[in-house]
Amino acid sequence: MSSFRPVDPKQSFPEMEERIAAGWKEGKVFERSLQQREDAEVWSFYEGPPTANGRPGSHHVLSRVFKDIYPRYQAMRGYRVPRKAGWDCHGLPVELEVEKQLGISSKQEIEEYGIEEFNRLCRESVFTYVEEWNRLTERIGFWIDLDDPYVTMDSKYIESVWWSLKELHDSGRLYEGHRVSPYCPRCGTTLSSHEVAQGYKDVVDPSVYVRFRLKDRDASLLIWTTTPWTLPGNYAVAVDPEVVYTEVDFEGETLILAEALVEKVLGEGVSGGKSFKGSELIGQVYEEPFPGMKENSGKFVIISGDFVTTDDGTGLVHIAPAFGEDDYRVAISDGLYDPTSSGEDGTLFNPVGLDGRFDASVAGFEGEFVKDPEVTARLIEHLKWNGRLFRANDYEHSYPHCWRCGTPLLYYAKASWYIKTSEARDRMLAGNEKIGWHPEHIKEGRFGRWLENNVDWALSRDRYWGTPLPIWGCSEADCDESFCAGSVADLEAKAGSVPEDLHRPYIDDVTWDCDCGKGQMKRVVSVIDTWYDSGAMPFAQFHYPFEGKEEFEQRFPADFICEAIDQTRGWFYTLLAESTLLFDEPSYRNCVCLGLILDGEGQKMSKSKGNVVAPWDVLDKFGADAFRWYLFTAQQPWAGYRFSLEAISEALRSFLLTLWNTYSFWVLYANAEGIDSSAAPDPAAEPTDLDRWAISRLQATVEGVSEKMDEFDCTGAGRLIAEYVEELSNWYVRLSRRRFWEGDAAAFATLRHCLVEVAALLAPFTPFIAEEIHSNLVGGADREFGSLPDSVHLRDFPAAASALRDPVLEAAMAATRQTVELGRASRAQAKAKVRQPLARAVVVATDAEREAISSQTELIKRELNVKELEFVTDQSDLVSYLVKPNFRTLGPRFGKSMPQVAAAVAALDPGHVAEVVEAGGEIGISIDGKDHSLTADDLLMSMEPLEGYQVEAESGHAVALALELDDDLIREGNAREIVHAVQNARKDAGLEITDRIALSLAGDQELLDAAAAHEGYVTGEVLARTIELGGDTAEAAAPGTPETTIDGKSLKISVVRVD
RNA sequence: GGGCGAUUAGCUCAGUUGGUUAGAGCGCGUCUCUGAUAAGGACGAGGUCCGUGGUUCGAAUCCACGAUCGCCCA
Repeated sequence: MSSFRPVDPKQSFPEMEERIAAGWKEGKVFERSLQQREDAEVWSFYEGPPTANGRPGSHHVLSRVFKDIYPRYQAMRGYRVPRKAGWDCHGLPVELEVEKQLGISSKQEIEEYGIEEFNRLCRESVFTYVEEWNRLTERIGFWIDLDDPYVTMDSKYIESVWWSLKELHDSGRLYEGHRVSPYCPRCGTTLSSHEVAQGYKDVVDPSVYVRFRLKDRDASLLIWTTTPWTLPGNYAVAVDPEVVYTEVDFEGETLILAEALVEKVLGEGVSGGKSFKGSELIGQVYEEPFPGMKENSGKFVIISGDFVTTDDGTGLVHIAPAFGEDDYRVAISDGLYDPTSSGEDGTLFNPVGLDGRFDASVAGFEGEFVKDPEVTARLIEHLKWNGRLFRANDYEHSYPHCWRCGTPLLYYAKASWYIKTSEARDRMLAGNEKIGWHPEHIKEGRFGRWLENNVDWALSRDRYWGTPLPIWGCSEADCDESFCAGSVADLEAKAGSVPEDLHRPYIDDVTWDCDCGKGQMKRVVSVIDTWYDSGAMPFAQFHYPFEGKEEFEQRFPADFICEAIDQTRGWFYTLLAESTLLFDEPSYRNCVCLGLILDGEGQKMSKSKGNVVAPWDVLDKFGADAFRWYLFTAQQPWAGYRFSLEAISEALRSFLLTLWNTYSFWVLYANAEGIDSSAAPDPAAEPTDLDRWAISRLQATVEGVSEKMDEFDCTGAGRLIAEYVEELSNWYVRLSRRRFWEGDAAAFATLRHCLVEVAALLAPFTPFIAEEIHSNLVGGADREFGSLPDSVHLRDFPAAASALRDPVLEAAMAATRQTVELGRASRAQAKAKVRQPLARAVVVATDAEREAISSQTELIKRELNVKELEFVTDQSDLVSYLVKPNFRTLGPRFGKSMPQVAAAVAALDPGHVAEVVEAGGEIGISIDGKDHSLTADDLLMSMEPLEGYQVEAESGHAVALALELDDDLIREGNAREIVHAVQNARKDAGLEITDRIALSLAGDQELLDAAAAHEGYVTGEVLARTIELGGDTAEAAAPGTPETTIDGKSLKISVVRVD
């Protein structure tokens, strides 16, 4: 015989959770949960790797608990769900952190400091906070294998990445081109958009209008630019084919520009001449715009550009592919330049060196810095001498500068390696169709749109801390020899030995003599975009294809991934792009997107605003379950959160505490009753309707929760559980309290079963409290689980037993609840206390409801404290009928005639309709001279109480109370008041609920008479062994006993504990 | 500038394929119940469902335009 661990109603959840987490660790529960499913089908989860060089915040808790709940659920459903952790190690953010630490800020300084040492610091920095990450992960109950994570900087991981790059390289899908980006010629660095945003300054630049003379006739294109230094790099002029252009005769020459801009450029009153669409200009050629070039790109043709506007300029845009992103893109799409070609078109003409100075091709300007104001003046002078300059002004605008050194940035094409993702666009779109997005609109919306506009992936980065691009080329300019390493062995075969650490600078030392006999094979210095690393995790985490083939195949594609919504263009994309290119299939089947965590005012959390809610504050104060429950159920996760400590506290109060109290109630009485934790339920225990109702509602809840969880809707699922717990606590337990005091075996068995199943439903949501409840209710104080699992996380998810569903009973109980609510409202209106019994309640309900309600007569009588329950029949004086059309059924049938139908129904005699409908008959109405018949479904019948009764009514259903009292009722009411007062006295005396007492009452004779009349009731309720009434006994037994009053009558109560 | 999403009570959120009286919780006020409960119950105050137009017999729901906020990109 063993009991249950007593439950502290004031339990500290954080404390309990830490104890349970320790128990899991000691009992290897996570490991065992995996082992017991070893032979089961895999349900695959991919962990998107975080970087541990910063402290984890509340948004990390969000993603980590969502990454936890679905794998836990599927594991309980019987799948094997391996959960391998991962860490993202490379990238600019890591480098910037180290730069900050060293107090340096440029590539030059990094190289002076030494790449070897710099990268060593990066390697360390990556795991600065890994301990805190691991601690948090365990504390929030995120079950993932932290002992064997994949680490993107490991040589094995890098080798897998190399393998994939070689696959792409060998099929021509990895190619070298250029990338136009903001570039600081002094620091020799490309700047990220974040850095660019920091460096905008208002400056004065020239605003230059230049003539581009047409070759075949005497007219000039008028071009506007604020960067005359880019003119030597001109390839073409872009127009909008739909915009109207015009030829203007102006001061003796013919100029071509957009008609809409004539007055703005040439002055008011000037009007255009012959007008035509831009498409007519396309294909025409013009003379070299910057005369005197020693060599040039030699195209000078008019092309179409989708970025041309008539907001400013002339509607004709000078195209220098080396100096503008749009320019570069349009040059490729128009065939002026083909980065994948080895012919003449394959070379991008760029007359400016990496130092920002003109090269020898620009005669007279060689070695000059392009943004030098003096040089600019000379450029303009040069254009003027050659008759090209139309006008030059000053132009004040905001222009980006290097945030470190203040040098104006150049948009500049640098050699860069690309992956030809555009070729796979249609296949990626097809793959996207197969992905289950949550929310759904991501598929066609944000992600789909992004895929449709796919451009080739610029892969290389001229940085230090990253996976090195495994491409070697000959140092001899004339030699085309190149080599892509697909493995360490490949490279060893070429170079002899390869360092263990594949990072820079060691890998840069791997060289060998080229077969051409003249040059040396050297690595292209770039590293790759760190996003490629994480996108490679489906295969690289297993060192595929060198090892882990079986694991890779079993787990590819993932059934589930989950990250914040900003990953649509990050990880969600790189995963899809890489798996489509390499395996022709998307690498995930379902994706849950998470929104942002904002503060309580809807502001973004940031350190500078000081509104950050640190996860540990929440965990220490309210616990992990409360945090998890809030995140799962507050709202759909992609909507974002307005997050505050108050919000968590409410989740705790309204849900976890309700559950806890129900559980603590059960344990309290089970122990008082001496229930044996290891004994089977008493088969003789006869369940009541209420028991069967609780079990039936449990099945409905289980069914609903499983459905929602299968659809990745834990918010909906959690709300169903909350609703059930509320019903259990505030309906089942409240109405069943007496049965627990009396040791009713069916009640104990029912509530125990419901709580254990709720714990199982909650296991994926709130794993700690679920474990606590399950372990005590199943295992008892001795933790003897018999043949059952010793952890809720080792059992199967509940399955709904449809045989235990009773929809009729559920409907009856719903009607009963409503009846009770109406009755209580009625009492409140009449100011008739519930303790005062009343002779009867009269329920107004239609026949169907009446049947349901009358099945629960006893329950309602007890709840409303009335002696009789009566139903009002038709023709009663108490109610009138109401009949309304059912728009749902009639709308589709009558359409436009609905207003007439509604009028016809309103004109019916409700009493008559009720009679006919109850008899199963039909009602005829006439619309536009045609007869139609309406059935019971088409009409909504209800009853309404007539004036003059103390009734409460809601949606055609009402309860009236008989308020007149006779002496019996008054005595009984007084007896209940006395019980209430004695219970308070017991409480004040600090007695345990099971203590027996000797009771003495003295005071008002009427009260004493009531106690005498109901002596059995009074002594039973307050556990009195003896009772003495009258005289001064109360005073004598307990001198100084305070006097209480009931309805103005005084009463003295003495309670004395007896054994 | 482009794409995507959001806007419902003081606050946080529900609201089914369009169906006629738009709900819940918290908070507030009044009352009440209580030997499981930091709880429960009743009543009340609180809503131009962001705005304008349209479709429809009927719109919080569908469409168009606009406003505000957010995210991503330029």
